[in-house]
Amino acid sequence: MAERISDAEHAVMEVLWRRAPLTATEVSNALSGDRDWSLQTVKTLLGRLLGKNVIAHEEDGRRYLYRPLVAREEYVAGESQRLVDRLFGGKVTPLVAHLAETQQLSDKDIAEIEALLKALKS
Amino acid sequence: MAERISDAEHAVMEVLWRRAPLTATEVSNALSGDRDWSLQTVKTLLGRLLGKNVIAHEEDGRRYLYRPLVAREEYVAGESQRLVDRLFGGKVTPLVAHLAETQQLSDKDIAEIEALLKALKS
DNA sequence: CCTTATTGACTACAAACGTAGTTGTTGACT
DNA sequence: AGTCAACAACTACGTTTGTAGTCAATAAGG
Repeated sequence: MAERISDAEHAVMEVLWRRAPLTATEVSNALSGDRDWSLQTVKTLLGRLLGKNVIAHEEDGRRYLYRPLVAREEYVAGESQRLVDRLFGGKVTPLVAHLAETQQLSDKDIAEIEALLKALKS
Repeated sequence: MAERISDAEHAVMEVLWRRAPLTATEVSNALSGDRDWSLQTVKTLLGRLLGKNVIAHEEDGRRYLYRPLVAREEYVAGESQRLVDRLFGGKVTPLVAHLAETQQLSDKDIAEIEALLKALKS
């Protein structure tokens, strides 16, 4: 399991996570603006996502309705974990340290994070 | 600029970031254990990294010594930014929130991060 | 009914990637 | 001098990815 989702495929997933089920044409329309893909391209990507078992389709007359099989949360967690593992030795703290240093965090951001952490403390 | 570094290539970069300059054979040896690649494979990867201008080589008699041209810090920053952009709408706070929720942070971790944040507050 | 637009199925094709093998040269050892 | 080992250069090849095109069936509209 845990089929890898490519970059282009990810853009399609984002659409389906926002709203589903959708037809291929609807997905294509939702994407126009961001990416400039032909309908055929979107269909190819949907087919590949089907093959990877991360979406499913059900028949609706003569077209298909596509819906995600994996939750966005799950994907986000996986990708985040990958980054942490590959670049920060699996430790979250160094990543947060890195982010804190390189991003310009407003005082409000900092306060927000501090509140989050406080809530976690047992 | 900003040539994309593939997964396999990244493993090679990690070796060179740890210690450089190194010969192809030395890189290969440093990798054995993690990845099970033939020397030829490592050489191919070094060649591709050269093509992408992220490493350089200088002659040393009849072999080459390879060294990184981009700093690890730079790469880490780029990859982290990519993640934040793709999955968290470019905002760091939601990423930190996600990490805080999904990872089991010890009280010590939390304290560490809090200290970091405090130091940032203007 | 016949034409057209829509849609799924299948095919295409170049670039990037993972993973090497082969060849030619040369330094070292016998 | 002859053989072998090490190294760079070049070639190879299946897979994944990005980006479509073509074909056949069918629903819809005149």
